[in-house]
Amino acid sequence: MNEADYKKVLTDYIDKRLNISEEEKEIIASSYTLKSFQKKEHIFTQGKPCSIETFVVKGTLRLYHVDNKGQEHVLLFAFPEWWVGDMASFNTGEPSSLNLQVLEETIALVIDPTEKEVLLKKVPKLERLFRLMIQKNLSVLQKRFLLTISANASDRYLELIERSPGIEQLVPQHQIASYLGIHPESLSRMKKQLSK
Amino acid sequence: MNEADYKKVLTDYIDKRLNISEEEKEIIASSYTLKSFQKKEHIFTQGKPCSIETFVVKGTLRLYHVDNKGQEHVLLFAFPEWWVGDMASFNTGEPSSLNLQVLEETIALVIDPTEKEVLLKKVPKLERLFRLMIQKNLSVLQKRFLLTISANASDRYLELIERSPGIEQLVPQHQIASYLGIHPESLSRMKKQLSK
DNA sequence: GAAATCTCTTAACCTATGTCAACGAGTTGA
DNA sequence: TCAACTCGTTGACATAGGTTAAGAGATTTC
Repeated sequence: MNEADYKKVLTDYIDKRLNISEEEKEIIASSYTLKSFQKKEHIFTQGKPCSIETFVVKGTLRLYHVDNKGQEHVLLFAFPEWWVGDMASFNTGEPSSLNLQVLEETIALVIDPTEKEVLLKKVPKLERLFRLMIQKNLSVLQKRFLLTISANASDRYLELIERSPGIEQLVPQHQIASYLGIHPESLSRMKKQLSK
Repeated sequence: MNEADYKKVLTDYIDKRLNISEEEKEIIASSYTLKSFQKKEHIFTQGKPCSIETFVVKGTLRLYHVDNKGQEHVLLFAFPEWWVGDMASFNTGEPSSLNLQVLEETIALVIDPTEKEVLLKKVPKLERLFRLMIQKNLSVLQKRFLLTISANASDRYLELIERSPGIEQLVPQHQIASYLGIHPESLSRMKKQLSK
């Protein structure tokens, strides 16, 4: 696949949701920059403003936070056709509290706040797409939050593998533990219990 | 205070953020309906679509979820000048997973999805206000989520009373426990520990 | 103003998960 | 190819918070 092919993934994705003209597709394609990232690489890190919004074309990423005890907490794993970033930081310029790291070699289309503003002026109907995207993010996070406070770790684990079958092949187990909010030893013990 | 006074609270709120004309103020004021709600009353409940978006003028509310074990979890307390609703349900019509209940007699301005669409057509610059509102909600929830999974109950309690001093006078303690994600007995015990 | 309900506290005991330490099987890198 | 990591597992013990039960003030309701 070449650059045009990768950008077509994005324009197809948008076309499916908004119905855009060929001309708009070209504007969109030229507004995003194609980047590839190596395993373990950080695309942005906490403490600095996040000036990148990412559309994943290929690969696996994790978005995580390091708390003041040094403990990591995975907020989400990202796969192809996902948008990832730190919206708060991207929009306000304030320091991010998140890190975006590559788990499997990744190809993504990225944009910075200035370019995005220009793009939105040129193709205003994208406003709607991004509004829906934020809304989706909010309702996913809300569901996740409610599940986290109302279910125990093994129910959360079962929910995860039901919702994302195959995740255990894509992501190491200690990252899954971190996503669930427990320690690797606890997940290991829990799986042993469940297998009985 | 009469109806016009209450609506002025809303138009002043918006004017502070967007700079709107007198004419726009009138359109906004006439798009919202003034309602008053009694203590304990539910403004919307889970299981049914939430067709109300609320701007609180006076009073205190709690937004909560009941999980499948029957346990209640407070998502937030709302005070004057807050927007409350279930955005996902309001926008898609799908059943809400939240309940909005009055803790102290409340006066609020409400709007339904159809009226809101009309309002946004008439005053498109409100799009931006609502976008910012969602973004704010998302980043608040993200912060809350990260705190919930990285800090223990007493740190979360201390964070809450620092962020919302006086909340203990406005909201009964068992509701605060529910907000913190623990049981009332645990909060009681914890406060005893802290006071040493 | 008596009864019913709500709110908070305390205590004893229970359980899920954290913490620490050790081990073996891969995997990676020089 | 050897050394160094990384990853998952196990076991012993620690602890935060859940559970249950009881009681004492407040507050609401009739």
